[in-house]
Amino acid sequence: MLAAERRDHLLGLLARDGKVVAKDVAADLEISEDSVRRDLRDLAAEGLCQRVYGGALPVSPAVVDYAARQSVAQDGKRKVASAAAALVRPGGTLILDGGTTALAVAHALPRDLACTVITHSPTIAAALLDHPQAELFLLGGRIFKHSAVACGAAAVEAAQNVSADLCLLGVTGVHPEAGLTTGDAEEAAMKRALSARAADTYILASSEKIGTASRFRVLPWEKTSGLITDADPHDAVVEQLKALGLEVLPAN
Amino acid sequence: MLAAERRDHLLGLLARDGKVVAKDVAADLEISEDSVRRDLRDLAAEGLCQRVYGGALPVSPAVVDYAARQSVAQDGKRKVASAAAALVRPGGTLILDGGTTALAVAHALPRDLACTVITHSPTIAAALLDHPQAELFLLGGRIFKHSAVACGAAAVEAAQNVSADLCLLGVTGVHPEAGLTTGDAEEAAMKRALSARAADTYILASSEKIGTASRFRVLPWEKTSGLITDADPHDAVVEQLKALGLEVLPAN
DNA sequence: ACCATACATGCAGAAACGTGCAAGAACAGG
DNA sequence: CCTGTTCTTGCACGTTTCTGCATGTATGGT
Repeated sequence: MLAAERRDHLLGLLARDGKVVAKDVAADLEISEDSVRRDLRDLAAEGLCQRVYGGALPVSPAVVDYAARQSVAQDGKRKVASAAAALVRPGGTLILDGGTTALAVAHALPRDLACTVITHSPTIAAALLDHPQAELFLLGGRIFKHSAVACGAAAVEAAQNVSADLCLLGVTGVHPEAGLTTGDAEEAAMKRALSARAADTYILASSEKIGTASRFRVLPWEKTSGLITDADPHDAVVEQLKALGLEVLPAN
Repeated sequence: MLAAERRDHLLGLLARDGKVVAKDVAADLEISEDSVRRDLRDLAAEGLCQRVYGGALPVSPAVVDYAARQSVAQDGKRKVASAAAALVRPGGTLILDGGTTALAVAHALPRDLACTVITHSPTIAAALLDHPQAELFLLGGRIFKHSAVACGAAAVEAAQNVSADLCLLGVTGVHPEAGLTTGDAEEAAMKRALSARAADTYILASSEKIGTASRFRVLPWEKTSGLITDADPHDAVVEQLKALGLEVLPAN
């Protein structure tokens, strides 16, 4: 790994996570903490980050505000996204749904991860353009403005021609009785079509989705491999879901 | 191995891997590290890469984007885009290419225009999401990072299933003898496929494209309805194009 | 106040770098 | 066809830069 590459990596971590912990990065990249510290010192000297005990923080107040807003309103989504991104294996193929949580997954994917991402969301595709190692495959079709994804017959048909290891689906409701639900019938059908093309399907559900239900059923529990949520593992609804035999992956 | 070949190889590695390590390339191509370093130094001097200790990195995408947005052509692209947007009739169907000029067209479309837009660019699609009256149809396929559009067999096949009144194509070169050209063979094929599905095809060419040529031919003049450009109507090259029978729409 | 951790500094080995030089290839002109 | 010139390439050498370790200091938590 080139020194300059490390610096970019650090800046990327700052932008994505809003912080850098020297020790973690050193362990992650398998270099000495000294090097990380030296890099952070240099970056701070250039005004690109703010050095703090243990690591560094972004310098831009705007970024901090953004990170703060994310951490308040969408901290759950970010946690879920990180946990979901960890499921993606290098060289693997991922079907990624549309929606804000899935977009967070796209942002949480390591920038240098070599994998194939299949999506029906132009937004997700655009977000992954700067992942040089990621192969992108776009499923076309009529765009539903409501959720900004390709749906309908053409999109479902396009989905028939792909296969993947993993499918990450966002839903708007996760309820023990109503199951996995979303607000639009076309979207629900599309999600089913995507799920059917992957060996494993995991559901992305930040805590506010747990215990709620929307109008249209997406999938029965049996068709899913698990649920990724930041909700309290001892939450009553979560316990119920576990009792149904659902694997619940905690996101923290 | 020719020197120019080496340079291409290095640029290819930069685009594919996002970095070049001098030592590795030297070992790989069985040439001295000195030669690699010399090449990298030359490329850096031309602004085609960023020299760092140990190798080289691509010019920062942020810088490229910034430069692209700031570029002298911005004004020209906006003019061309406005003129092109005026060709779109309410209720009509438009096939819109990818690229920065086409993106400018997307932004130039009246927000309340009721039309159908077909595109193979996730970026264009994302830009049109806030046009409530516009029907959007996305052509899927493998995404080519270079220009951020869907290309290849699947995309061409998807294009076979649509028809439109108008197709607006961006190109990188407009030359009286070389014709309409672009820098990638797959892209050229995709542009041909798009053009074939529309009754009329107009070429978007801001003035800096006029008189230049790239590697791959897109279309012969006969297959195009006209050229939209902000170049001086009395420019020598423009006059030549008119003499070939091409309709030239001025953009001001 | 104490301890663990993070930090800065100095140092040494290793790696990368730039420069000058010479051998060889490509080329133009006679 | 020969010769002189120019360009490229690889090597050698001295210099700079990077990196990890060791040492001593500073910081934050308990």
